[in-house]
Amino acid sequence: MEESFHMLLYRAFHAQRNFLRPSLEEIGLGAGQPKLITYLAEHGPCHQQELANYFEVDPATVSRMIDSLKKGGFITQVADESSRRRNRIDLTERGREAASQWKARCRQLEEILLQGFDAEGRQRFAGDLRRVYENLHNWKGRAEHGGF
Amino acid sequence: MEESFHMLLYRAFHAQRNFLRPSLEEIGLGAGQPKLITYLAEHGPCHQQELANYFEVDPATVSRMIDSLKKGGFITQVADESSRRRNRIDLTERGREAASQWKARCRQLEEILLQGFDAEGRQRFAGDLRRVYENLHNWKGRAEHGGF
DNA sequence: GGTTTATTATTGATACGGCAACTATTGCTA
DNA sequence: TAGCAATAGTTGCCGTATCAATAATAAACC
Repeated sequence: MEESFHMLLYRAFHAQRNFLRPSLEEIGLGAGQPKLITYLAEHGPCHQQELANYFEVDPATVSRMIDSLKKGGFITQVADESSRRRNRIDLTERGREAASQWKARCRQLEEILLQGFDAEGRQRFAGDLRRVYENLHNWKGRAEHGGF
Repeated sequence: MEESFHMLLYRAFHAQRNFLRPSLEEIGLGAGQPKLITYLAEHGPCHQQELANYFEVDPATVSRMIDSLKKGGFITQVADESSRRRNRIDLTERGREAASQWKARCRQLEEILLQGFDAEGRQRFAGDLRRVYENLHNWKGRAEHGGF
């Protein structure tokens, strides 16, 4: 009765997203953007392709998010020195600030999210989530001709 | 370094979604639709409001998904006898079949997803996911004036 | 009974995300 | 070096999701 892991994951993720939604508007970010500026804040400047690969989203999606972030003054996008077809994406001061604000929200989220977990439980749960991701990710390479 | 639970959940969920994507087209469903027909298959006919509440999505979204599912011949939508403003949503034969196909895909997904988990580990992981959902869900009621 | 309030669903505006097609640049090879 | 393949990014089109406003019906209240 709707106890599939697919559904459990969906519900957990969806609750999280709904929970964070108000913070988005508060900071002035769109739905998919926080992960980009978080990545930039932690890994430094990079190209759009790197973002698309890392988050496994379409390059077109990255392109539009970059557009929007640029309009909002969170990032800069300049042609790379080494290759004119590449764009170097970097945070502005405002972007750095937004990333830090977002990080704070995520920490607050986590406090609520993990109520009732002891330290060991958190560790284990994190490991489980990583394993699930890796199981699917590794399979992906193996699966020729699309899926099953 | 990007080890936040928010990100872990995102990655797991996103990998799952990418994994299932090819099955969607195969069955002829849109991205948000499987959960609706799964619900209908397991709980029987219902009103749109019930779906919106259960999945915590906007009634407008349900309205449009219903539209699309109806066009695809997966469901029927008739005015309820007891109240003319309510619609009674029910599966067609084709819808039942699609729900069953989707369920099979989800089982296959689970086999891959849970590689390396023993029976106890699965149980525990499922419990963790449920707890996370409930933690967020229960908070929601408490939080007046939108979040933080 | 007639006015107000709440419920249920739809529509319009806007934004996100994927796929496919396209442009521009770079790298490779003959 | 000319021509072809690969890479990086953008744009068009479509489906999905939210919020706000609206329409239609039902329930509550005086």
